[in-house]
Amino acid sequence: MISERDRIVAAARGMVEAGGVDALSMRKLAAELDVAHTAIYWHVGSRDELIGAVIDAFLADLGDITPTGRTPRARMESVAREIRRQVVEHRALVALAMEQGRFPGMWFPAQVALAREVSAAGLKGAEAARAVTSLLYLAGAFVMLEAAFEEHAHEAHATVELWRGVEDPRIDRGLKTRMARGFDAASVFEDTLEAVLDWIMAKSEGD
Amino acid sequence: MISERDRIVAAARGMVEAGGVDALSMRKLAAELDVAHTAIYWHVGSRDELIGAVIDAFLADLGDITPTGRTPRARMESVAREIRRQVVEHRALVALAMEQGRFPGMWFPAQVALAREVSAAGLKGAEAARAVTSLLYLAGAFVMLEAAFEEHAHEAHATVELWRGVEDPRIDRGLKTRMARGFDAASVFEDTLEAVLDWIMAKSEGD
DNA sequence: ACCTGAACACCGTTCAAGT
DNA sequence: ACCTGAACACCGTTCAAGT
Repeated sequence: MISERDRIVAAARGMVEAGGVDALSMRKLAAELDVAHTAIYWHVGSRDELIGAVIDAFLADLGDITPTGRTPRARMESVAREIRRQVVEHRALVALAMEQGRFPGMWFPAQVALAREVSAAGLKGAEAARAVTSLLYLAGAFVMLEAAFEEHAHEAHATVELWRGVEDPRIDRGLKTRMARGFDAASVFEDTLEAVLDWIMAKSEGD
Repeated sequence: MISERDRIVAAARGMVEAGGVDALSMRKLAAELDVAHTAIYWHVGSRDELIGAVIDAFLADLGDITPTGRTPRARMESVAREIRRQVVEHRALVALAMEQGRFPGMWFPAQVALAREVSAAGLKGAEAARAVTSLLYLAGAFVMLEAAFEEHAHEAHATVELWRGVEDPRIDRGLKTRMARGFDAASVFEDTLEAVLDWIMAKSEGD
């Protein structure tokens, strides 16, 4: 049975997904649901509570992370990619959850999934914990940065423009022309992920 | 000569630094400056324009990045650390600049500084560009994630709580107890930075 | 139990009127 | 050239009054 509260939360979530939290107005929400704007308060208490409920619904929907691949390295990689994929798909909601400090619900399942694969790779104790947190931060952090980039893709070309004007003998010319061509976030993620996985595997072999 | 406009921008910047953009209200700002709230519009046009001016002032204040250390690796490391330091010191303003898509002003000087050191390390062309962007993303992304964490430090303990309840034979026990103790962002940054630098140096030696 | 309408305290912005 | 005050269209929230 879907309650009126559920309908309100679903509509609010739609507004957040479409335009970020700032687009969530109690009055517009009420208009969309064809009720007086004050009616909403009977169901959700306040705008902050409503935002909390939207995040709850989102976190509940977040699927489990199931690693794929045969080697521990491939499986760690798949978990990191899966985290990234989930987060990319729900940028607005993830940004909101982060803003609101909802880290446990957001990241704990991913942490556990990573912990299993890192254990399988043979890492233990503090070293294993550092591997887990590095991978977690990597996936989470890159996505937040990317979200900011994508929302302002039109301004990326300004950086490219600036690079065109650089004349510095200490900078490799090939590097300069590359920077002046721009780059895509996904491949930067892949590179950094490879680097961190190399580092982790080196540790696991060192034991 | 400091104009009335400068005074307004400075006061607005103070409000943003203290409480984020949401804390910047034209009416409160006017009250602080002891003028009618409508007077501000003569000098800055609109709230959005004012926010733009606040970011401009911040970016102009951002110091140059001067690498330290003798080996290329140490110098790249120092640049990454310096980016992080600058950003950590001005979390609210950096977050605002990112939100507004002001990437060029925010990151271009850092990119150039990194490009010099990566060139000095012997990397060239596309490979060098990937090294620069990895380091840049790393510093920028981690800081944004950290900013979110720090603002909600009280809730970090909830994750720690969750770890305590985990009973999974596939997860190393030492890893589990480590995760249940929490971790600090700075050392995660250091770890990941080492990993990326290892990866870069391996490439530079491969040539 | 659920909804409405009036009311209050906030916003950003415009504009005629003052000096 | 610079400031004020009234006015408008938006907010979130409370609460008495209705069914």
